[in-house]
Amino acid sequence: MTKSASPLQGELKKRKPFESGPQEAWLNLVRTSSQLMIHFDRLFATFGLTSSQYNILRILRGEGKALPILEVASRMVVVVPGITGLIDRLEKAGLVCRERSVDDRRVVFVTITKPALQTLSEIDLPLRELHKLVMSPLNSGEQRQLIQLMEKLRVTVVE
Amino acid sequence: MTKSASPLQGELKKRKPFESGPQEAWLNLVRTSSQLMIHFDRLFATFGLTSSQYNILRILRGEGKALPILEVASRMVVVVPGITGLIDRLEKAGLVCRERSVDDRRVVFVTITKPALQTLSEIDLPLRELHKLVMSPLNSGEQRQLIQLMEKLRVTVVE
DNA sequence: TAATAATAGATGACATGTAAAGTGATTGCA
DNA sequence: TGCAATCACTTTACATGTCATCTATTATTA
Repeated sequence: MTKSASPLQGELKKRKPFESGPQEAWLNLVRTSSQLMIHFDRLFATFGLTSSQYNILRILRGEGKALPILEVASRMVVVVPGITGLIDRLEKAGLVCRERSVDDRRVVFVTITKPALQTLSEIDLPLRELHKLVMSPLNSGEQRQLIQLMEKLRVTVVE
Repeated sequence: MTKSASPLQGELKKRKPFESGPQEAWLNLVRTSSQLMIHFDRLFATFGLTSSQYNILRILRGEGKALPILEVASRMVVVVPGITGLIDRLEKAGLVCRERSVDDRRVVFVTITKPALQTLSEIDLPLRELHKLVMSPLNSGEQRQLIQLMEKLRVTVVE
């Protein structure tokens, strides 16, 4: 990645300047997020995982016990119908197990397997390093500033 | 119980606090971007468009003349193979035209159609309003701050 | 208790994003 | 000139995400 001579307008080859400050702020946010995400996707890919798959496994490890599928879904961006296929592929890869609940036979519990825990533990360090790397252009005060700005933005997400 | 945990920690039902500042900053960025994006997707959907489709059309309108497909692709996040199908669907919907170059028969030019220009003009105002709305939690100084942080982040050198 | 609603999840159809390999056209260079 | 490399896509295959709809199971309630 190289530094662009001029900011986002140049990167996007926009011929006209931004129509408004809010627009420029928004486009900067989206573009930055998606560009940096590429690096994380690449890291997960070296372990044979996608971001979504890693996310599910991390949720399961964090919980430490079996979770109903919908509970997993609720902690992700993914919508319900999508989670089914995701779990399907993880199960086929031997990274999670499905188990139907005895109490309520509608519920399907998901558990993380030992191999998956092993993989996650291998990812931990490089992932932490990557977090540090992508955020390294900001000093810790700026990172704190960023977090505050993001929290303000999310507050009004209610429709 | 001393201090309340970070907002994002609660949103994600994370049981442990963030391992690091960079991680918290990164997750805040990604989550905010993806949550706010939903509103834009919804707006485009009311005009029968996806974000990617709108993006292509906006690029074509901004340029004001036909562009080679790869030139369009280079201004988007989307990778080359994906652009083909996108243009396919836009063409089928009568929003763009394909035209093979006479000079270099490998090149395919894309032009925006009148109906598409009409649709774009209808989107302009509500889109501008939405930009203002989602950014309204930040005053203009904070928006400027956000832009600067994002620009710093995108300068990151990876390999 | 029978009818109905609500819940958990699966399925199918489609749009999008990525990678890898293929196709036809053009260019560089011996 | 001739042929290999390059270019501009296209095709194929698959993962993901969304929507609408379906099934099985459990809860409600008239």
